[in-house]
Amino acid sequence: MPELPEVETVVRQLREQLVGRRVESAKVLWERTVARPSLAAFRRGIRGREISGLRRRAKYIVFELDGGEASPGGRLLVGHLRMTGRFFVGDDPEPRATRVSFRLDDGRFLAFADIRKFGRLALGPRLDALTPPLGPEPLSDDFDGEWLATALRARRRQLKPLLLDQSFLAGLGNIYVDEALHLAGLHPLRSSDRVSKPRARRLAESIQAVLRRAIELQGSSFDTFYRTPEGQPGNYQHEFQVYGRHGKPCRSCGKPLRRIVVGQRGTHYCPRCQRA
DNA sequence: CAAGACTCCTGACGGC
DNA sequence: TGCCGTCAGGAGTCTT
Repeated sequence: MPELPEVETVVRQLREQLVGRRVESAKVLWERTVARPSLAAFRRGIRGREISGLRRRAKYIVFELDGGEASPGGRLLVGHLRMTGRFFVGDDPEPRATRVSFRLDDGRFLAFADIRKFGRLALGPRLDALTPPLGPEPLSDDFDGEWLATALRARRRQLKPLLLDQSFLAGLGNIYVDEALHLAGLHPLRSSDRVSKPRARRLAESIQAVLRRAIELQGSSFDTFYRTPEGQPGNYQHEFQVYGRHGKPCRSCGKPLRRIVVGQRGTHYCPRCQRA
């Protein structure tokens, strides 16, 4: 579920709640949620650490940890929500579907809940050892139309799966890829090496515009799933142009939107605005 | 290298 | 009401 804007929203809200707090202990209720290191090392490594900062990298939530009893060196706790992961901060140690619960020094709890159990937590000293290789951040200076034009040409892949590939560009998911391709007027099956330079620039701008607006609106919520840690739904779903709107008229040209399957993912586009 | 199938999981929803 | 198939915002692994 959560893509870059949702994860960014979660990080901003958790930061308010957690920076300066100390983790007293961790209780693991579903072992596979802890990707690494071993369970024992995870519990030991997290005990007594102070959360000194939170940040986002791609769709990962990065907790920066200081101090600790055993080893004084800084550490990182990295979380990925995958489809249904959520963090809760509060008095309830185990909200519904809690997989890992951390006791904090103020008596409250940080709970990682995840209905479908795809989400993961990992602990270690370096971010690049805790995540697979990641492409640039679309909202950073490392990403612009020039970079994208060159990168697209260096591959020969369908645009949709390529933009979902986190090692190519980090943070986009199924919703925002569809929305960005529509805004850029590009068909999801277009081969990446057949995108003109001006069109690549437009795609870069579209990706950034969609992500910035979605962050402003605290992401997208269209079922009981995604909520911010404060329990509020996002609001970007009201601005979807194509996602989930197949059969309905395109807001730009009026033609009925289509849904196809690309790389096992539902893909929404306008057959007139996005030509093959 | 690219693309598709299959897997990990649970729950909601539509059809009968 | 109950059962069954289908689908879901992610991503890793394996095969073709």
